[in-house]
Amino acid sequence: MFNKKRFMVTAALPYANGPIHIGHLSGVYLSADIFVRFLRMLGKDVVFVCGSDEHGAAITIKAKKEGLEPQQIIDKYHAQFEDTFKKIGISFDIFHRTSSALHHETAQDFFLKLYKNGEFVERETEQYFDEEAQQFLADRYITGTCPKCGFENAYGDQCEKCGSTLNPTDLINPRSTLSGATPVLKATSHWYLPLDKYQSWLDEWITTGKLNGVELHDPADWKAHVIGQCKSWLDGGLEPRAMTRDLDWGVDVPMEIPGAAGKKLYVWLDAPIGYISATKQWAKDNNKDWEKYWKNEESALIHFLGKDNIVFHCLIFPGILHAHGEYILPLNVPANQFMNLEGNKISTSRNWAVWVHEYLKEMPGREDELRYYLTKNMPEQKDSEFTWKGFQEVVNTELVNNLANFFNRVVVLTNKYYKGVVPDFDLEEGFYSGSDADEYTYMDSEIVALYDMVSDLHNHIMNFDFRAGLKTIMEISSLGNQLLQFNEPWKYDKVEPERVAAVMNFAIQITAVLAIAVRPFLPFTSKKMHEVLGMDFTKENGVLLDMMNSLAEGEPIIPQGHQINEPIHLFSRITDDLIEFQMAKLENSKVLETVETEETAHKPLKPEISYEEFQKMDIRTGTIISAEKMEKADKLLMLSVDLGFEVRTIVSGIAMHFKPEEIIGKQVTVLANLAPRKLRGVESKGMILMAEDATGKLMFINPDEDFPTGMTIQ
RNA sequence: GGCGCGGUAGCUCAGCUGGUUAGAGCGCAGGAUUCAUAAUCCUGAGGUCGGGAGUUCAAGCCUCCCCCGCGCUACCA
Repeated sequence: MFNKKRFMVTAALPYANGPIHIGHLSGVYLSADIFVRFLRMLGKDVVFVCGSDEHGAAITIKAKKEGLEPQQIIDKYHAQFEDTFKKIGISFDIFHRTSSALHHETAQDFFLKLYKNGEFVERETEQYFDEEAQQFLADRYITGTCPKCGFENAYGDQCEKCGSTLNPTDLINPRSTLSGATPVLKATSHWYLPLDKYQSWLDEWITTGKLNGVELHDPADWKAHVIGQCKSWLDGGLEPRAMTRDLDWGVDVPMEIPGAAGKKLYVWLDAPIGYISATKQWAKDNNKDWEKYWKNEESALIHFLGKDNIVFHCLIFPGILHAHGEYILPLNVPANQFMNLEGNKISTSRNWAVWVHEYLKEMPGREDELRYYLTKNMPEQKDSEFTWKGFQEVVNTELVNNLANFFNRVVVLTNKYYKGVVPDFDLEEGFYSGSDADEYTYMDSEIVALYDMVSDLHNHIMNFDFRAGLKTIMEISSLGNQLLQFNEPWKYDKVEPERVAAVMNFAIQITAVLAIAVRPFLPFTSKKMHEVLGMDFTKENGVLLDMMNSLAEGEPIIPQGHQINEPIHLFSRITDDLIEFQMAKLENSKVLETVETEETAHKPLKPEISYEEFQKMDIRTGTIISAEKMEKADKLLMLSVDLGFEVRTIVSGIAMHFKPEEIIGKQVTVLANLAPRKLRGVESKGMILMAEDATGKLMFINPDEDFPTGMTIQ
């Protein structure tokens, strides 16, 4: 599969409304960066693109909240992204942005082509419309009460309190954020991509790797959870997806299309085409041909992203690319899962995160330490965990004690015994192998053994198994420590100088191999190692390939007679106070969060209503006479409630809070004249009134003494 | 409720198409060593592989049921 001529590598575009955190890094950008650096070091032709995703309602809302223009928001985050990625060593060939003219043009051309191909289905739907502001409302512009948790300021697409995904029509008491008015449903038409029509070829492509019988990739190379999630969607049947929206901040639907006025491209067509426009810009800047990378079968397209983006990149975007007709499909989509932080999910809105730009300031010069720990704990197959204690321990034991220590030992001894000159030695001179204290061995066979380890490393990376690759590197470093330990140069340097020269020469070769092999993972450290060893760091292209070729021939990496420099410490120990500072900072964000929930606990009053409107409600006391769990519904209980004059069936969403048996006989308050509604096939007549506290806990509202059922409440 | 991915030593995780006494790193205990940032090296203790049943000469790996975590999805007044 890696016989491809060139590689097109993308990393998911970060959304320009918040900073980058460690989850983004370990999930997307680090794996992509390591992979790309490896390809370059193998001499491959590769382009690595990314950019800011700068459109959508969330950005305009944030701008409004902060009293800024959307442009100011995206400029701020775009600059911050560039800075953060650069400082942590993510080596994009270009970091572009979707607000650029080139992107708008590219996305519009793409849309137009699909339109002309007749791929779209135009559909009319009912969307919320603000009559005062005279415009359709994006999901984010509608707030209302969350039907799941009762939070009053949920957005039309998501409730930020309970995290559930919503439709605007799910909201109770919807309000327009623009004018505060209650929006009305109004017909609007949009262009849909008929994924249902692509179902059969997408299914074949995902499950067999073949398109029209031609094998494009081997599904065995794809991660299980990626294929699993795609199959889950395919089995459920794909549905047409809207490619446009009534937005005001985004790429215009091309004017030549009738009905385009006021419509923008939706994120499905906007963001991923950002990969293409980024490549175009890169080609322009570097005098290259972008189309070779996207439209040629000898190119491999690889998408790096988090698991939230799997379906998008494995079904929708391929659907778009294929519908266009000229583009290749991704060869692999090595999506990662999520990284948790100290036992909890990382959450931007709850400020439960380690922000990379803050880390860079608070832990200056420790970029590679973060890269190392995030790679070691990369959520490759399942969710993983970041803890500050773990970070400290791993840095101190593996980077300081193992890698930096070995490097230091070799450099110090070389300076001490040979004034920093790589010693000459007799190839016939044997020594104890680093892999086995009892095995007497020789330089050439040890070099080949080293080649095998580097070869393992190479294979792991090509399988997107970065954790295993990193582990292999540490094994090489351990091998170095063992080599010194078994041969004890400090003991024999006067007694058996010939043997010590052979050992030290080989130890220096190991440091050289490490200096190169570590480069994709720890670029800053690699540079330091190159400098101390007097190796040239400027060239990246092909250096790993060259090294592997030398090793395979049994040849050393650094020739005898080469002068190395004075030792430096590659890493320093992370002290307890640094960790305590970070832990305390996290604890503080927890406190801040509870303060915020308390504030939001004072929910804003709903709009005033008239006495007549109140009078319309018929509220009665009642008694629950039976209760049972609804089949196939987690949250619903089916209740029989005695209202005195009749017994009603009421379905209530309280199953998460109460067990059926414990509420039988309970007195309750019922809104009795609510229009009936069918829930999971059962008609519910009325609603049980509940009180809710700030934590979402529910409590029945009932008379404080026994009171006859069926009494009215006014 | 449905679907997907996971549940392996105290912690973080490996275990290929089922095959001998289930592995690594950290931590822990004992020992060796001093070139090195009290680093290194060796040895050892520690697991009914989420629970139960089944298929098989043989199961951590296959089948079925159940429990737990994460995600998607349904229900949500």
